[in-house]
Amino acid sequence: MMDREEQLFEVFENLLRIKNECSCTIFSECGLPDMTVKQVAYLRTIDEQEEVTFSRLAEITRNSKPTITDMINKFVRMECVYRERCPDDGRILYIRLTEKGRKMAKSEHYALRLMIERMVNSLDKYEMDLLTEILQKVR
Amino acid sequence: MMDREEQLFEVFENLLRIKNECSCTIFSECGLPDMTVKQVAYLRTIDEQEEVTFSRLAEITRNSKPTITDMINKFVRMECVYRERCPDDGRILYIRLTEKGRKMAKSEHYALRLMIERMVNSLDKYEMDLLTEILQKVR
DNA sequence: TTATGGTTAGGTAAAACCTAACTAACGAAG
DNA sequence: CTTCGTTAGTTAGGTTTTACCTAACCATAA
Repeated sequence: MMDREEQLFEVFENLLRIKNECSCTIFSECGLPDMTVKQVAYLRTIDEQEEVTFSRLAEITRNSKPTITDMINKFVRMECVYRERCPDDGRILYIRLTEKGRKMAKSEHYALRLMIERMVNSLDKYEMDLLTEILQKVR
Repeated sequence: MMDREEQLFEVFENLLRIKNECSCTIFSECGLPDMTVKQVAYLRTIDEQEEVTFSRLAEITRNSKPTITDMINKFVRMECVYRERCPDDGRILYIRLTEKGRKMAKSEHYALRLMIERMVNSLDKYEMDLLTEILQKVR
């Protein structure tokens, strides 16, 4: 008879598998199956900032400005970002995410959402509430 | 009032955060914080095979033999693997994981275990069983 | 004129892969 | 036992991409 902890492990292993599958699906749908972890992190940073400029991103990520230029050029080629000039100061360019870029930036978020949806489709209201209540105790 | 699905999302987001923290801890403990996703996948493949040779690994991963040689040389430098000559056929070398290599190979597994342990420490038996029962329904 | 924002030029190191050629070991045949 | 063909793994030399750098430059602003 499998013990308690082992059973817990298995059900969570399954959940993680589901979530990872959802992640891969999102990457594939965007046509970017091989995007690196670092690249996704950069997109996420861009997404999280209100109006991010090259200098600001360089500052946040502790990289040089040419590094940011180079990386944004790559993202432009991937159709994940575009440049938008500031109307008030012609020197300034804002880095904007495209729809695809936003999707990639939030891929982990969306994957988790898809997983939750899978869950919602398998459980009734009572079970979901119980789940939430129990898991809220985990720190 | 936050709706049901949103609450579910939040508790799982927290769990994922915990699991990722555990993952990072394992990488750091091994002194390999920057190991790439591909490298970990290679170690995992080596771990999953019974007795893996260079040719076999090349076959499984659909790479050339010199690619495998090069990669194993890197892992040797990281102290994750070592070579062991076959006693019956002097041409054959088995690729063996060190303790560190095994730890890196199973890092996802261990991270999940650490997360489950965190859970076990926060919940009683009844709650754990309930959790297992509910989550077993998710496909 | 000086300062700021971003780009270009030229560079490094590492990862991830390749083909061609080679060495060592093995097994089969004579 | 020797020879030959085959197999296992290595070395040499190469490519492309990622991820970063400094120095110099151009455009814009104050």
